[in-house]
Amino acid sequence: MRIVKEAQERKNEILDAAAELFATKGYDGTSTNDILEKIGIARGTLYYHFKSKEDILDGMIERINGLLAAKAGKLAGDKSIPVVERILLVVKNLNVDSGIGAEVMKQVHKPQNALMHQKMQQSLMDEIAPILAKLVEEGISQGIFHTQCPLEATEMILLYSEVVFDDQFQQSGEQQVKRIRAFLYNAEKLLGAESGSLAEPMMKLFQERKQR
Amino acid sequence: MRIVKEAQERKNEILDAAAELFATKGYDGTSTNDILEKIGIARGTLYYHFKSKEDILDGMIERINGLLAAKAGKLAGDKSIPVVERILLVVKNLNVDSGIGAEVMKQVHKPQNALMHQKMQQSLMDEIAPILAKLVEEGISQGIFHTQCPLEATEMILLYSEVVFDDQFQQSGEQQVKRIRAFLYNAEKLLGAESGSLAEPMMKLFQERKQR
DNA sequence: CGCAACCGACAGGTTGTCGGTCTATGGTTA
DNA sequence: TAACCATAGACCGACAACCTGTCGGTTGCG
Repeated sequence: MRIVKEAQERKNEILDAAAELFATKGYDGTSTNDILEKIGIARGTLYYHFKSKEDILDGMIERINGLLAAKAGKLAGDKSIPVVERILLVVKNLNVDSGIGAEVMKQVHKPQNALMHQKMQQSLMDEIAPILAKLVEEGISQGIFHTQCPLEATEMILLYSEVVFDDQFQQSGEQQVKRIRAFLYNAEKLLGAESGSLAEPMMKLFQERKQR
Repeated sequence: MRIVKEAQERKNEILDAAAELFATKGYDGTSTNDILEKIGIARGTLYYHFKSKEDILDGMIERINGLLAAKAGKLAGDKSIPVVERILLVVKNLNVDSGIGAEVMKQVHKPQNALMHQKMQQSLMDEIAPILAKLVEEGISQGIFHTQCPLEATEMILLYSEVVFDDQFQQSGEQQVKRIRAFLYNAEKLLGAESGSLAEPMMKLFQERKQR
C-alpha cells in the first residue's frame, strides 16, 4: 500500500526529518538512508524530490533562514521600541530560536558539520546582516552610532560573534567573560557607539543565556 | 620490487601528493585512492602512516601553517622595519605564499572544501593572529594604534578579510573596491589608527595583487 | 632474525540512477 | 449519474559505482 502525497508536503516531511537528524548526528554523520528510513519512504522517492544530499541541506537551511529572517524583519520594523533594544531582540532571536532550528544551530559548529556551518554563515551574511545594518543606520540618524560603513561593520560583528562564540572554542568561564568584554568593546568602536551603551544591555543578555 | 622508505620521508611524500590533489580537486573531491595511486603505494601503506583521510588533511594544514607562522614570525621580529610596513609584509606573505601552499590557498574557499576552510581558519586564528597582535601592541606603544583589545581586534580583522575576500563572494570590481575601502575604514577604527594610516599603504597592496 | 614498512583483498557503508509500478484525477462515454 | 479509461505525477527498490578503513600476511633492512 503505497502512500502518495503532494510534492510540497513530502518535501517538507523530508526536510523535517533531515533537520532533526542533522541536528543530532550532524550532516556528515547522517546518511540518506537514515533520512528515508525515518519517514518510511524509498530511496527513489528521496531523489525524486531532491537531487542530492547537499540539495536537502540547502533546502533545510533556506527554510530555517527564511523563518529567521522573517522574524528578524518583523522585530526590526517595530519602531515603537528603541533602536538598541530592537537590536538586542533580533540578536536574541537568532540564537534562542524556537523549533527545530534551535537544535540545528547548536550542532552547526561541530567540526564535522563544516559545510552546514559555512552555508549558515553565508546565509547570515546575506540575509540577517542587512536587517541589522538597517537598524544601525536608524541609530546613526538618531546620533547613537557613528560610522560610514554600517553594513560592513555589522558584518564584522556578526561574523566574529558567530565564529568566536562557537562551542568548539571551549574556554574557561573567565576567558569567556574576557572575550565577551573585548567583543563588546570592539563592537562599540566599530559602530562608533558610546562606551558602555551596547556593552551594558548586552552583558545582561549573555548572562541570561549562560544560566540555561 | 617493493620500495621501502623512512617513515618521515613517506609521510612527506603523501602530504605532498595530498596537497596537490586537494588544491586541484578539493578535499571532498579527492579520494584516498587518488592519493595512493599518485605516488604508487598500496592502501595499507597510506593507512600505516595516517590513521584517516582527515588525519592527512590535518597534517597538511599543520605543515603549511607551520611554514607560514615561521615566516610571519621572522618578518614580525625584524625591528628595523617600521611597524605598519611589517604588518603589511606579514599579510602579504599570508596570501602570496610560495610553493604548494599557494595553490591550496586558492582552492580553500570553494564550497566543497568547507572542512579544509574551517581548519585553515582555526589555524589562522590560533597561530597568525597572535603574531599580528604583537605587532599591533608594538604600534600601541609607539602611539600609532589605540585599543584595549589588540588580539581580539586583530582576530576580527583577519577573520573578516578571510571570509569576505573569498572568491566565492564574486562581485564586480566596483563593489570590490568599495568593500576594501569599508574594510580598511573599519580596521582603522578597530585599531584606533589615524584615518588613512593603514588604508593608504594597504590600497597599494590590493592593487598590486589585482594585476596578477 | 626481528621489526618497521609495505601490500592488496575485503567488508561494510555511501550516494545517486533507472526502469518499472502504482494511484489519484479528470475527461469520456453510455 | 455511473462506469470506464488515460495519463502524469509520485513512488519504489535493485543496482552500479564508489569510498574509507581494516587486517593478516609479506618483504627488505639493519
